[in-house]
Amino acid sequence: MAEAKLNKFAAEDVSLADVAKSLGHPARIRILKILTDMNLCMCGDIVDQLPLSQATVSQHLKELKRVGLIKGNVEGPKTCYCIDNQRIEEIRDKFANLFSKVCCGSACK
Amino acid sequence: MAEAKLNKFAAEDVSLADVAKSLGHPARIRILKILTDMNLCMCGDIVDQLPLSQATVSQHLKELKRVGLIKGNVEGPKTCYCIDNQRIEEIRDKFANLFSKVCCGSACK
DNA sequence: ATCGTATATCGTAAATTTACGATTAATGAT
DNA sequence: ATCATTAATCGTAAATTTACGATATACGAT
Repeated sequence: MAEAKLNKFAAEDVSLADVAKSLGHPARIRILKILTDMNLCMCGDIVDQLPLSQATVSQHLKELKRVGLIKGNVEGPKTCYCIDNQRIEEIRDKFANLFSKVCCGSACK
Repeated sequence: MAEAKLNKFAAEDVSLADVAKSLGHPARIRILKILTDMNLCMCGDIVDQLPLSQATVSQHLKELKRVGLIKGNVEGPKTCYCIDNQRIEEIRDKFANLFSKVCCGSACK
């Protein structure tokens, strides 16, 4: 952004927006789905399933790791990635809560 | 992005990512919360509650409207905004579904 | 008809994101 | 020790996002 005004927002809103932003790319949605289905897998397997270069996928993985949605641990020359279930549940609840108050038909016609 | 490779991803992933991205700014999270609490309110009321210029807030409102999270209808010189409940429920379900398969403790140690 | 208010849009600058080739680092195999 | 493989990081270009002042638009009031 032109100027960082994030300090003028509630920390809660900043952190939820941060997670939402990290979900804001189809490659990262796809990675989450792959990891959910496979339970855990090598970086290379993920690269194979995406229409992006290894460098770009690595960048997306880094972003998902940054917000804590996934974990990765190095196993020799390979890296094994998986969903961080505890964190995902936390985030699931935050989104559910954001949407929860909505219920009874919209106010606008 | 440098090149638009979005066509190489599933439409479903692209559209969920699109919504996530629209939630990826604290001002827009805040706007949703304000509209949820107030049920419906004038554009000006929202501007007053955000540390951003009128032009910038208008831009954020436009983005939320684009993905369908909110509706706005013009009433004379004013515009009245509100949550689009039906759409929000739809989106709530999509996120819930994305996170739902996750449940039983992460695979990585 | 003119004026004031409310909001959208335009133009634009700065920051950030996305993508990729090239390089580096780290390990296992020979 | 050398080589092949895997993945992270660097450097960088292009696209997008964010922000705001200025302007345009649309309406109600006078």
